[in-house]
Amino acid sequence: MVEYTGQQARTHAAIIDAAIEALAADPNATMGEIAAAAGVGRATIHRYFPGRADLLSALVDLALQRASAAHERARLDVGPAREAVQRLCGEYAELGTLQAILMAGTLPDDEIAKHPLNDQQQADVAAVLPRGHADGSIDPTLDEDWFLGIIWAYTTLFFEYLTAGTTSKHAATSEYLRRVDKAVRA
Amino acid sequence: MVEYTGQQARTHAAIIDAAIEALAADPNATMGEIAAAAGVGRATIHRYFPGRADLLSALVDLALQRASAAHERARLDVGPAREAVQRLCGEYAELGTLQAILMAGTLPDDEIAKHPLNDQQQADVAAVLPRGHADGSIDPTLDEDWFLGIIWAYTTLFFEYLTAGTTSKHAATSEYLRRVDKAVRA
DNA sequence: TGCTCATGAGCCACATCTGTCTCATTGATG
DNA sequence: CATCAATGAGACAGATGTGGCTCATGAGCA
Repeated sequence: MVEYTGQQARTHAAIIDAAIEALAADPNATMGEIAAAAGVGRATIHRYFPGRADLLSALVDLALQRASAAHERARLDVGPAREAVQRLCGEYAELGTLQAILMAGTLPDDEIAKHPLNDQQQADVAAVLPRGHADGSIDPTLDEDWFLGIIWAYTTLFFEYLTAGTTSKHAATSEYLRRVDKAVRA
Repeated sequence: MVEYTGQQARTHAAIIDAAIEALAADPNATMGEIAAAAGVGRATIHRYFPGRADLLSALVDLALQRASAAHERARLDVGPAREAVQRLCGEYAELGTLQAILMAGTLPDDEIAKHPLNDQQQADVAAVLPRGHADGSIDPTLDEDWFLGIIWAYTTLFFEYLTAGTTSKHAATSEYLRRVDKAVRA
């Protein structure tokens, strides 16, 4: 990972931010559109990201870092599983548009799987399930696929409603947490 | 709507079927790929559907027809709302790949909204919610957005797991119905 | 058998997006 | 003030997808 300073760091950040915005509005946004959104020339984008794939890859890396930090803050391996799920979703709710884009899975790119987590991160979340079965706090009829699928589906819904913007973030978050809890609790 | 007979009807159907398959595998499948999947020349597709938009539009129309039929069979306005939801999802489970594509919302097309229902159909489903609140069978804290969102999110999950193909359709369907019921019941 | 129509294959023009390059400008730094 | 790195604008070639067109072929029907 190359680090930038001063002017270049600002340009780099502007491109990343604009890419997130532009791709949220249109998953097929072109390099030109992203450049315009960033207020830079198209050539400049290619200076920082040789190809479109490099830009997308950088976004994925960033999202993985943020997800990783969220998982750490959620301390998934502590306490009753049901509460761990609530902490996890609470952290997800604090993540931004980037995670929403990747969770929606609409980006046309081979390397981007449907879920914006790497294998290790997914395993960390999945590990909560058996603990929840053992401590009796999670629905015993829930298997791993549905468990993960439900968490991501509700999170995607949350981001959609947040974007629609008819309710406050706080209200949407608490409703989101309530829905997830109802779906996964024993 | 133009009707075809004999050879042309068969070609038309082959194109529709192939488009569904191809777009399920890759939402950005080109006309050429769809033609190859249908076993016809690319020029032939343009004879039936002047442009790509016309083909997509035809798929949307077909999906709306099927959804309409499913809604009729589900008799949404009969009996307790909770049971109506179960009948509705049971019918959704019988729909095919086409509905799964549209529900996933990955098709890059302006005219295709996120939900594969027209306004009337969406209103029909939404109308179940207040009845469920009145008869006490549906979660009273559930608002319309979450109600619709949950039904579609679980249906999308169902189609995903069906496509993944690790379980029988019957098992996946009953699990799907159970999950939806848990999410929406009072 | 002979005819007709739908088709497949090929070609073309056009549009869009990508990636590379050059060059003049600008603004920060010394 | 002088220098230099970063930038914006633009031109360019290549790739890809679309839509229109022609024409020979072949399957189905009279």
